[in-house]
Amino acid sequence: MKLQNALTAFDALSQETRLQAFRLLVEAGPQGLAAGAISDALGIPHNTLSFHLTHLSQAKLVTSRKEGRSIIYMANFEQMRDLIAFMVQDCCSSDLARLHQAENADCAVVEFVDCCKPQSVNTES
Amino acid sequence: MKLQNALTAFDALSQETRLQAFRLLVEAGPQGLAAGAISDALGIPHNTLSFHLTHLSQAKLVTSRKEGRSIIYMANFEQMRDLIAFMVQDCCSSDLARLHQAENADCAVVEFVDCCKPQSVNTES
DNA sequence: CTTATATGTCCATAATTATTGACATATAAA
DNA sequence: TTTATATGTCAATAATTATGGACATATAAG
Repeated sequence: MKLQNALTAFDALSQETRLQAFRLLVEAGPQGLAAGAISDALGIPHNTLSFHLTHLSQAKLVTSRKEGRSIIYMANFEQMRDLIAFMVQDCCSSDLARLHQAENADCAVVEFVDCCKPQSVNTES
Repeated sequence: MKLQNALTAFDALSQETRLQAFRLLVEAGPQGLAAGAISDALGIPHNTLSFHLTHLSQAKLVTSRKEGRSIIYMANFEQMRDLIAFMVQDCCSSDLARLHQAENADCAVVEFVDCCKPQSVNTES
């Protein structure tokens, strides 16, 4: 993930309505939630929410599909995973966090090592 | 990490100057960087940068110490770790990502279980 | 003691982002 | 085909955030 994409993603997640909407979609899973269900749940007018969903969508954190008169939004877990990977690779010390592929190629693993000692200059092992 | 703290952290990281400053501090490690060194590196006026460093500081993503006439800023890896943990626990499907403590208590581990598409763990800047 | 350096604070302004009423479109139901 | 429902778009305004000049403070150097 490039810096600009990460900025866009952080921006999308930095607004309360958007973060709450995203969390609802995470909870809902691949099945997703209709725009109206989200605005009902959050008590946000449909047009305000539409603005925020567009924002999340442009950040590629959600996708959508049409179903009858509804538009169903779904969390995009792949983008979230890429954002986490960006944070580990570009925003963490390699002494303190590492991202690697597990032996099993279907599993990427982040390890945080000694992360609760930010002041110690030497990582003794 | 509570939702409000996560919002504050995402907000802090959603601005280009701040994200770049934070990445410089990550690179610098526990030794940190003086405010002036950061504003030189980024070509940002000292007062503008001061505003952004205060922002990062309020989000607890950086700490600072005084050294002579300089103020040295350091990345707070613990907060970054907590933010990543929040993203995994509250913004990811448990099918796709899990956070757990390793046997060694100094090591927290995130596993991304990638059922569909294996992720490439390359470093693209 | 005086001057230069490093950095922060204040404030006005610029820039960006969020909100919502009014209207548009598309689909389903009556 | 008429009406209700779900959702999006537009535009004006409100709210928030970023910028940088002017000034303040604190430390070091001469």
